[in-house]
Amino acid sequence: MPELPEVETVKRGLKELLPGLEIAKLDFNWPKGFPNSPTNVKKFVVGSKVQDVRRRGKVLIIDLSSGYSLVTHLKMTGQLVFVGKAAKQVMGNRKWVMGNADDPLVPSSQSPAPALAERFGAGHPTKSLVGELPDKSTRVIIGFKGGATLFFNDQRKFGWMKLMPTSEVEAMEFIKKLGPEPLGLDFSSADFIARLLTRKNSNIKAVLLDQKVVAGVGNIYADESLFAAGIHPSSIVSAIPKSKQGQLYTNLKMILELSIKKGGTTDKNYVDALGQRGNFMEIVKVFRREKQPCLVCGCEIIKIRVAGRGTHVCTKCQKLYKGST
DNA sequence: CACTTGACCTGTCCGC
DNA sequence: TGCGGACAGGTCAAGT
Repeated sequence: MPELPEVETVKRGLKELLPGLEIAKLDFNWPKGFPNSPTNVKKFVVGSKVQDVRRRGKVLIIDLSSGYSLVTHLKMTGQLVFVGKAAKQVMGNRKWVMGNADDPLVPSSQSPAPALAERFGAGHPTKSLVGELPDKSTRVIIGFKGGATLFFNDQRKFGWMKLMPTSEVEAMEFIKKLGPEPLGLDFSSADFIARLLTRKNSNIKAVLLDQKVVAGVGNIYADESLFAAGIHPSSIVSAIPKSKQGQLYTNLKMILELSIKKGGTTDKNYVDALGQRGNFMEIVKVFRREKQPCLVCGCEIIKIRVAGRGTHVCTKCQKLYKGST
């Protein structure tokens, strides 16, 4: 489920690979793939060069020399995978962060983290998730001069890719209403708390998932940051002490940054720009760990439903704030 | 108006 | 073995 760290990881990969490449070919057999686009999509894509790759919230933006941009949301199962000679070179330079030596929430004596199969059972994918492309989930194919190719795959067809003038991207309805970037340098604890309080009667998990409050947080990082801050996801915002809200701000940022270092979280589908898995799943504390012991207190992690989402919680480590303070 | 829930979509898993 | 149904979750529309 691509959230901020996953989209950021894809962005960093594509930013190493795409700028300067000229688009020679564009194929898509998926009308939904280009809603609200100029009729003649290819006219503004084929023949132009990639100038930049950016991210805003969970949205990835590829700027072209034609003055147009490809704006993509991966939603649940979307992938942007680059195949070409440059991929091997970039992969060779890459040093993945493994183990949990830099994870402040797990004692270093526990390093390295247990293998995925050990923690999540034999059914968990351990091999590369991308085979020969295109496959049946491929929606858009962008061919570059020189032979490299970018594939937009989306098994569940929730994602989208739009073409629009670069100058109009920021004004786009979807982007305009996004809250601030949680890792932005000017995003303060006071900002965060003020924005939480715009939904003071909601449960904290629903508010973290609200893209208007903070951009980029999804189910994984909502659960993980609430665990780290010791707040039960069903807690009502107005009942959570200020100091705890401040702790959530700190933990949320820390976890997002750590996950980016790990290349994001691969639970089922997510892969980076080179088709590789992310490693954050190895160090999650609660997400998908229902019925397993809490790594801090040993109690069983339970799975409940909060804000209509599967929610993982340690009821001993995470306090439920319901009354008014 | 504030907030919650259901629909969208398909692959996977579970129970019968 | 096969099949039906529940489930996964980001976002928006519809509902309370």
